[in-house]
Amino acid sequence: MDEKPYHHGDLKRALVDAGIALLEEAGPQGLSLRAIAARVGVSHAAPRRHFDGVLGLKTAIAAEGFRRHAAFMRDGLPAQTGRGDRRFAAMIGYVRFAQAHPHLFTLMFSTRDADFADPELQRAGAESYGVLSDIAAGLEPLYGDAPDARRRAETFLWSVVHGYSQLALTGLLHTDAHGTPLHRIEDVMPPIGTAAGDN
Amino acid sequence: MDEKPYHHGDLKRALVDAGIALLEEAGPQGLSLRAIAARVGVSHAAPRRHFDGVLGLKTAIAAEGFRRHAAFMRDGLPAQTGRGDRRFAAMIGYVRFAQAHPHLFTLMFSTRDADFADPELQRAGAESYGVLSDIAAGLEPLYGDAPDARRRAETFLWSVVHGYSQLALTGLLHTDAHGTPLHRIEDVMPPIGTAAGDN
DNA sequence: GCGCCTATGTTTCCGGCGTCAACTTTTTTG
DNA sequence: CAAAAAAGTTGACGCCGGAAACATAGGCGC
Repeated sequence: MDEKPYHHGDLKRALVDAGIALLEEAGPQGLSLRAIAARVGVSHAAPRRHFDGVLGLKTAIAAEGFRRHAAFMRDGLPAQTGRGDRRFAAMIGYVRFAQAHPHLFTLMFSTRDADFADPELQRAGAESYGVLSDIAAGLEPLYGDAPDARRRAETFLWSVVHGYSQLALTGLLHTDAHGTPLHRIEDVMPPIGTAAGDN
Repeated sequence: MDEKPYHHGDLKRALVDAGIALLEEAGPQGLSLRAIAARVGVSHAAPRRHFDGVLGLKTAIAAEGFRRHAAFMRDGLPAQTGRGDRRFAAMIGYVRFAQAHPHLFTLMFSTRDADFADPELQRAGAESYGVLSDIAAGLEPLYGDAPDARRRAETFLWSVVHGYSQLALTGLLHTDAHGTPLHRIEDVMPPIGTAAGDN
């Protein structure tokens, strides 16, 4: 009992969890405030005591998504050794999360569903960004003496991996008969940073 | 009068145009079937004669978006000369379009709003993809003798430019006080394909 | 030029949605 | 143990997308 709500026990967390479950089952169309409340067994007006409208609830869902996203990438890392390997591992983790939880991933980056000014969401997002930032360090030399080389490397890496993920989710990449992209992210990354002596 | 509908004149096109205008004015939340119909001065049930529900109408809007997107990139091209220059010009065009029409751009890649199985949308999307494909040709040698080198280059380039655009729109990149990204797309692209003898 | 036919648009109704105000129940607190 | 505050319920509102029934207006056969 971290927090101690009076009636339900922990309605706030229950609503977020139910929201994520409902999102994966029914997709974004099925994710209504009323449906989430019903799944928890509570009236449709109850969430208002804990969240600022449906936007607040979805924002909390997005934040939880970023936490899981960061954990997902981190868990895929340690088995790998070389620096280039680590980089690929985290990138692959980013893409895999998107493919495993397409609706959640989409929600996490939707300004329509989430309020990116929310402090909790920003904290969770930063947690996720931190993992990418770490592995972007190896790309820094690519930018030579340019100012903000590290940040440029981060932005580049994030752009590739995020763009690939979204295009894959939308089904816009070349795919096989099952809808699986023909080329994985590691097949598509040109040999940079890894070619000229990396690890 | 290309087509000659009976009452309105060309309700189909009028609805799409009104939808885009409304989208830019009121954002995705304001883009309802009823609001679009009202703007054209028609009842909310009229669009159903021309589109398969609100999804069909939004799909048509997305298709028109892709056509404008392709034209936007093409128009930015001819002034440039070198091959690396051409590449940057198209990439910058991609990003600029997203920044100039954020809601339309978002809609164009939203599986929630658009039906990507729609033939018209696929045709329009292919038009847009063609521009990127052209300029990706220069990156092909990066992939050596790998199979599908051309497609890998296309996927890579599209991923970067699309990821950057979306992250910029969402406001997740490092920005100045006005919300403008600190690093432009051409600042974050690492020196590949252009460094070792390009044009 | 008249009568049908079909394309186009309207009206009306339905259920679901998010929000709000008023009310009830439960827990805390002094 | 009583007052207050927190948590949840009920019922209403307006907007939404969809469907069915109806109205209108051009096209076409004759």
